Amino acid sequence: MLDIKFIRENKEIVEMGAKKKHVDIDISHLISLDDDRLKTLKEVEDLRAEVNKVSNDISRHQDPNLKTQLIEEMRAVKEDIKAKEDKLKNVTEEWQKIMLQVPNVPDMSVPEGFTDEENQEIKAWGEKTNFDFDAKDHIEIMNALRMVDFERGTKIHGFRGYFLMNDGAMLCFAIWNYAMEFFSARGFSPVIPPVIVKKQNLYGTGHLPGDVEDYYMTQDEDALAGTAEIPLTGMHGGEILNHNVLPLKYLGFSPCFRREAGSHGKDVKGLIRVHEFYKMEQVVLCEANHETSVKFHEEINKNTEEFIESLGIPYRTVINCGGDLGLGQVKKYDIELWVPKEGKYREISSASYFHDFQTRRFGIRYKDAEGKMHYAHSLNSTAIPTPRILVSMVENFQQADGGVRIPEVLRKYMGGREFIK
RNA sequence: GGAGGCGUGGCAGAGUGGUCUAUCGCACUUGUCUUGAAAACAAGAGUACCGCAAGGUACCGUGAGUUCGAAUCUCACCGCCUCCGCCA
Repeated sequence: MLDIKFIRENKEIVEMGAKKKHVDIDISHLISLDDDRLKTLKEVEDLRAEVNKVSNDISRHQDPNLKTQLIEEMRAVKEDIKAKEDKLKNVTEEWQKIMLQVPNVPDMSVPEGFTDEENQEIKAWGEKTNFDFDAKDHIEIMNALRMVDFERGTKIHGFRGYFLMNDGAMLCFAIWNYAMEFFSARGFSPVIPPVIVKKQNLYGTGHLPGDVEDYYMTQDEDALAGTAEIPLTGMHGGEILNHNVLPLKYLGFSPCFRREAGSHGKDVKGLIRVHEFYKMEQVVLCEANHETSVKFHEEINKNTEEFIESLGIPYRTVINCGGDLGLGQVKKYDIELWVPKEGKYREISSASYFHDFQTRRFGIRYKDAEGKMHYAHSLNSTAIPTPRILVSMVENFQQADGGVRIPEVLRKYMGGREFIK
């Protein structure tokens, strides 16, 4: 959510931002609605002031005739207030609906573009893996090593179902343990959040009202979160923090549920696109300052880059174009890992910052050293998703004999082994 | 799931329809006094929105309602606590 004052004072900037994100929204209409809202608000408040004043007088007067007369007068004013309040309510509802749809303004450095095709590579690390044998894809490799069972997964869950088994399951535990150590060492507090969340939280992060189709809902109208970003950002909702607790850095670990509505034809096989997975997520709340946001944005993205480097998987980092940004995002980097059999990079991480877009919706504020109140800034970035990371891990590290070399840093969690065979 | 109780400002805790726009206390800020501190005394201090300002409006868990007037009455919901039941 943007500040309506900001929108009024920077109409062109907001309009250009929406255009860059390819979001169709009528800011002029919003502002004229706001004019109407303010005018009606003033009318209602003036009438209430009159009623309050006279009502106070009524209790003071002794003369019963005068009292009756004043009560009659106020009864008439009350009708007037009711009509104006109804109008105010309607205008405000319409106003709020549109306010929730106004996208945050992307940063100057965000490239133009409509889809992820137009994201721009800003960094590439590692040599794309070459094989002197017939390389297999992750499905073949993992099936042969009994690390995964898609057929039975489908029997239990349906489309996109999977069982991770044996070394497949163990590798996940290894990655989680290693990631926990890696990110804790960088000042992130581990958190296992609730994943069944009130819908309010999805409005807070900006996932709603847009992406209704992507969420599983319970019969109580709660949502299953698709990322720990949702409960972790909402965690301090409605709170006033002391500035000296900032920055708050959390490493969330949670299951993630995604309906993948509208992507039925995409990635129909394997572990790239599944309905449920696990993810470690970096979430940061920091002081309300653009430079600070940028600093942490670079930092959390670099954390994930260095994590991938420590595993030794070739990757590239892209800066996402305007059309590939979420409603609240100011700027986003994706990290994509090399998938040899597909001959392309696949996304495994997204790092974004939001300024106060999310914290304004959640009501996350802090008092600075002077006692002044501010909305905090929020950021988040994937730390590591499982099992998606396994796709590029087993494909890049596969051996001629069908085995898979275990990255050095994970071996101590895998019984000291060098290979999965 | 059943029964009962409770939600008031940073904390604690009064207030069951109007008696000045939430009492008193603790903590907080400033001042007086003091070499300094403590104590005492005095004053001040919440959040959001509207307004150039003066000022106004809203906020006693949330939302509706009754009333000229609601923290107070009515209804619904949410949360917490206690006991019982069930349960990893």
